[in-house]
Formats: sequence, structure tokens, C-alpha cells
Amino acid sequence: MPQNANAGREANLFGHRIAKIVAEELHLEFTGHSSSNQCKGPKGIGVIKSAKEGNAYIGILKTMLPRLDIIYAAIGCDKNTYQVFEVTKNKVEEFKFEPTSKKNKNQWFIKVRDIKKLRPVLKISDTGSTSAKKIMPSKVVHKKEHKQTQNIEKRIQELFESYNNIMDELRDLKVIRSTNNPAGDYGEYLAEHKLGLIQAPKSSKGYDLTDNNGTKYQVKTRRLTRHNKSRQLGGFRDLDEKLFDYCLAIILTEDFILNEMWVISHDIICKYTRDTTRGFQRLVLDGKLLKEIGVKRIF
DNA sequence: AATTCTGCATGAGGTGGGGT
DNA sequence: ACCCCACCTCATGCAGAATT
Repeated sequence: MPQNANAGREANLFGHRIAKIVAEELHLEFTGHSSSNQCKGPKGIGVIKSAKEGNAYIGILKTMLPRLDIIYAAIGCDKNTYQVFEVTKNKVEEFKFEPTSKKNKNQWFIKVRDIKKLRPVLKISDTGSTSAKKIMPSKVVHKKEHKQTQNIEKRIQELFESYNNIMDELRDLKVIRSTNNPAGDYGEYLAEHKLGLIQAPKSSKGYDLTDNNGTKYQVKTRRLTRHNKSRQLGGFRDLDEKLFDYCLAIILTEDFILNEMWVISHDIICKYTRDTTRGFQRLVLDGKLLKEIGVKRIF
């Protein structure tokens, strides 16, 4: 939808509509001025913020934050359903960040991703009217389906739940940083710990780790499986800018066991990468490359 | 079998807008 | 002052399909 009067109107109505539902369910009382979602409840002064599914941030006015004890964040989990999280003052301080856009300098921003790390306290549905209801899981009507299909779906849910738990625990252990395929993050983790390197900030372009002398390392990881034994490493970009000094090329087994780790100097990478049609260059970790003088296997 | 290309998901940062 | 959303670009990176 283009940004226009209609979108603005809908955004405003949306925020207030969701706030009304949340306030009703959590027995909160609106206390701010007529257009504010500020409210009061057992946990003190709060404000109700909403974000539709897919939106990455919520903003809180800097002027409002000092008088708040809590933020109620309604985060869309599908088209009509929202999970409500209670973000305490401490958590807000932990999560908040300054926007880069000058236009939004009057607000703090919090990532939806961070909010979702918390435990939701409520689930609501929004029907687009003011009469939305709280979802009661016990009242969900199950369609009659073949037992087999139900079993498969149940099993799929169980597996994804396990996957979630695994990813959460890996994140807690600082093994992974993103929600991508964990192989890439794990490769970085291995390089960091096996070689005593220092993690670069997440947004660092072109390198992942540094050593005490400031030497920059780019980590490329490939996991070989019985279904795909390709040793092609992910794309290299902007090689002419020399954004790293060495590439650490890591091969994992199907079971995520470190099988190979190679140190390859930047000039050798440049020599062996090949162009693609997608704006980056690729490298296959095999053949003559591995016999070059600037290439050393360390694991 | 090896090589090449595409798919898909994600992260980060930025611009713009309108309603009450 | 306060409430929000829509849409954009650029970068990253593994998986796996398609081609040679």
C-alpha cells in the first residue's frame, strides 16, 4: 500500500484499536490525553504499542519513556493474531536504540526481534472491528481430518518446536548470532574460539573477526551433507576493496563437526574466485588452490 | 561428478507519509 | 506532541536445482 492519507489513517486507527483490546484484556485504564495509548495498571504506568506482522521495530517517544514503568507490545504473529509482551523498564533500557533517521530523532526504537525473546502474556485476535476476542485455545474448533494428516502435522510441530529450542539454546550459548542456517554462525564461533580471535561488530562489512594486531578475518563455512557435497563457499563481495586480510575457510561434516579449517590470504582468494551473474564472486575450496603457498590448513 | 546459477530467508539502515 | 505504517536499498549466506 502506498504511503498516503489512507495508510496514515489506518495506521492510527490500528494502533488505537489494538490498544483498546489489550487494555480490556489486561484491565488497564487509559490515563493519557485522548489520542494517547498511555495507560495505568497493576504494574504502573504503561503504553500500549502495536506492530503488524512483518514490521521490525516499534518506536517510543523519548519524552514519554521517563514516566513509563512498562510497555505493552502487541506483536502480530499472523494476519489477525497478536501476542502481547510486557517489556519492563529494565528491558526497555537494554533493548532501546537510537534511530538513524533524523526524522525519528524524537523516538527510541526497539526491535520486534528483541521483544519476541520475552514470554508473551496474552494472545489476542483482531477482527478489524472493536469487538475482537481473546483467543481461548480450549475453544479452538478442530476440523475433522484424516488421522494420518493430523499425526504428520503434529509431528511437524514437534520437530519445529525442537528446532526452536535448539536455536534458542545455541543463541544463549553465544554459538549463533543470527537466525540463519546455524552453520555460518557456528563457523565463526569455531574460528573465534579455536584461534582466540575477536568478534567484529555485527554490521561490519566484509570481515567477521580480528586478532589483537587488527588483522581482519572473513569466515566462510560450508557443511557437507550426503545430499550435497559441494565445497563452494558463499559469495565474496567487493574483493577489490580488500575488506579482510585472510579468509578462514571451514568445512563441517553433516554432524557439524569441524573437519577442515584453512587460512587463505586475500590475494589468493582474488586469484581463485570466479565471477557470477549475481554481483558477487564465488570460490570452490579444492584443487590447486589448496596447494598454494598462501594457503595453510590449520585443522 | 563438477560446475554454475538461482532460491529463499534474514539483517540493517533509510525514506516517506497521514491522522488525532 | 503524539499515534503509527509502507516501502525501499543494500548486504549476507547456505541450500539445492540446473547445466555442463
